[in-house]
Amino acid sequence: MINVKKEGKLTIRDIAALAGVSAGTVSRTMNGQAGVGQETRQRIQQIIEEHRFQVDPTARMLSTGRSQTLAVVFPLHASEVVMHPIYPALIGALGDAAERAGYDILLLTQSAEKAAHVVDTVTRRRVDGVVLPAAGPRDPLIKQLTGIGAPTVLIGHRTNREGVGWVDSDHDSAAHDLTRLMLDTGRRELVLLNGPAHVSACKLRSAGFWKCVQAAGDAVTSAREIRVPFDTDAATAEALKILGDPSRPTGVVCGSDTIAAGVMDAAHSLGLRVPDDVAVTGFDDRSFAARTTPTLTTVRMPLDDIGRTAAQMLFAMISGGPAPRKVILPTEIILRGSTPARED
Amino acid sequence: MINVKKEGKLTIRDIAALAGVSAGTVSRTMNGQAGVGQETRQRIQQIIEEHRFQVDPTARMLSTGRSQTLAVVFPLHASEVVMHPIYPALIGALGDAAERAGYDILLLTQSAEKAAHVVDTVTRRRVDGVVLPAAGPRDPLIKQLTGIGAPTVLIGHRTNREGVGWVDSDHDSAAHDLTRLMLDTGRRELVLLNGPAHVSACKLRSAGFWKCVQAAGDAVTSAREIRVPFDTDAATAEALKILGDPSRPTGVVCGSDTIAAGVMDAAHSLGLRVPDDVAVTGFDDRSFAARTTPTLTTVRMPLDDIGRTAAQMLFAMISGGPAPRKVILPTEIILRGSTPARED
DNA sequence: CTATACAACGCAACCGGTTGCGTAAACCGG
DNA sequence: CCGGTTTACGCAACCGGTTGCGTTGTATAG
Repeated sequence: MINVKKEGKLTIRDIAALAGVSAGTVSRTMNGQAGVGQETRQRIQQIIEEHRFQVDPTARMLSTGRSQTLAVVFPLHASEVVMHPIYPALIGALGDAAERAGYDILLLTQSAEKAAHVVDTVTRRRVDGVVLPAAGPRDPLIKQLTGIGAPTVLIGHRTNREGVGWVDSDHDSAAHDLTRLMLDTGRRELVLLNGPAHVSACKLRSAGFWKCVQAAGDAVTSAREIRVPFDTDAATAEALKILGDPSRPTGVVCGSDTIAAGVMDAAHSLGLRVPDDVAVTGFDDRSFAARTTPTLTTVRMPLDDIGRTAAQMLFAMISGGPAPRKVILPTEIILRGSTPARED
Repeated sequence: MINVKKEGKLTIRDIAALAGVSAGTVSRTMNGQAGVGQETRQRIQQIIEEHRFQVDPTARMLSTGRSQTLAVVFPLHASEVVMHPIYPALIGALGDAAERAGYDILLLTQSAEKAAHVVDTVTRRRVDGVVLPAAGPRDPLIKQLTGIGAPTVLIGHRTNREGVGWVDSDHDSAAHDLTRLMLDTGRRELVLLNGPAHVSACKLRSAGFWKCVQAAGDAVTSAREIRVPFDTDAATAEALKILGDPSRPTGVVCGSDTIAAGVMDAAHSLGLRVPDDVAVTGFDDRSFAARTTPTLTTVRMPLDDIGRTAAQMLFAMISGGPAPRKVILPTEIILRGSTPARED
């Protein structure tokens, strides 16, 4: 019969015994606390190293109350939000940063509008910090989380609420630069076909667009902004009206790739050429942006940076240290076929 | 209302005191164990209900060794795998199912090829079960996880390895049905432009394709299979050769939407009409599939079902109960413009 | 050469449930 | 009415670290 040796996990007391000290001393050593002699400390660390000893996070959690865990909340309702393909990259970067810092990340699903389960789990699991990658700035969950003292950071939304940090892309500058691109390539009749007004990113994009238009002065003949849902069909319908008009724009800056796709559909069905008759830009660099006809000039979000920054912000908040609580990260314009080449 | 001593969390001993019993009895009551009188049990449950008492999972974990936690592993290398947009939906369904069963899910990122950190975290955190949504059937991580006795299920890959379950889509039938669709709409010269041979899904799709061709007998004039990477440009190059030949196929079944996109590009540049001159189908129903010209007929995976099934399979494995360990779920064909309408 | 201050470390009581074991009371057939 | 079970429950020892406090031993001041 095969002798199955129960490899008993070593406990802190085993290490203590090997080192000829008490468990408390080992604990202090591992946590870098004072009260341990120099050579004793070295001997203990040596033994820990040799035996590959690792603290049991559960036991530690029970006595300290800290879990070395971050949570990220997935809203299951609003599936159109979650299905947005930015999430895998975002979460990957977040997880990577967390791992490096010795944290694990808990994936919470927020079903329906119920924040209760999330708050509940955060307290029960003693989660150290929470990332909300898909919550609006007015989401009641935020209040509840700060209410229980959980460090919280929003992604993609900005807020002035006390005690909550956020990291967002620079929508403002991105929209500004796209508009500038239109002007630089000779487009003087502009339309911003933006997403819904209640989406904060859209407000910022609006601001960037108008800032550029104002600064351009006579270089722009006409400019206006229209709101549509983030829906290709709705965008097509609206674009048919806009582009069917004799005073049609020669450049359309869109609030998302899905809207831009709708505009290009409309242009095609009206017999207009893109970008010759009308230039089009999107937002997000969705996968289909490289596959439209023509390919779509758009804006790519710095997802890796966002994830990493969110994690670091949380660590700072947890340790109470000073650190920026509001971060805006630069975006990248992806030049493709839906805009004319810039004249250099 | 009864005055609770320390404002804050009640412990099991507080409940015991209120009920006039010992902590052990409360514990037995909560876990449905025998050894508690009928009326005592009711009284205790009543009090638990009243005070909204909830067990501390950390403490329970420490003494039982079980964590009520599932882990899902994200490989960070092979970003093209993780970036595949099926993940958000998959993970959403998984999380939802886990939540309903009172489990939480831990998100592990597997950096580089290092399985060590994953195994490490699984043991340290006492994870009850692991989902591998992006691991090949030969991934060494599988061996290591089963080695430490962690219930493991694969998603999207099949294996005969002892002690590991899997759930996959019915690629075989899907490919068969697409091929059947080609034949039913009068396409007799077929090509399967499949993905790499080492991808198990591609093997299954190959099998389905050939099964249909064999069964069709004289209904098919020619049929062949070609392998390309999951890359639109590579697919375009290959498709230019295939479609440029005088004996070009009238139907091309593709191993992915990205490949199909490449084929349609090639067709357009050769002046061939889709689907009139050549019908094309994809796989996955990526977001851009609804936005190609023409829109792409493709196959949608049952992501919700897959997630839910994986969770349930893990629960069964954890409790040691009997349950199917190998599940194949049916897919759905999304009919769009790249194939002719079926003659009914 | 004492008195005082510290540094180094052991002890034991936590953290909040779980569980084996012991015991008193209730129940049973004879 | 009695011995033998069964049932209901309390007790206390865990699970594996952490930490306040008390006790040494030694360095420094007076």
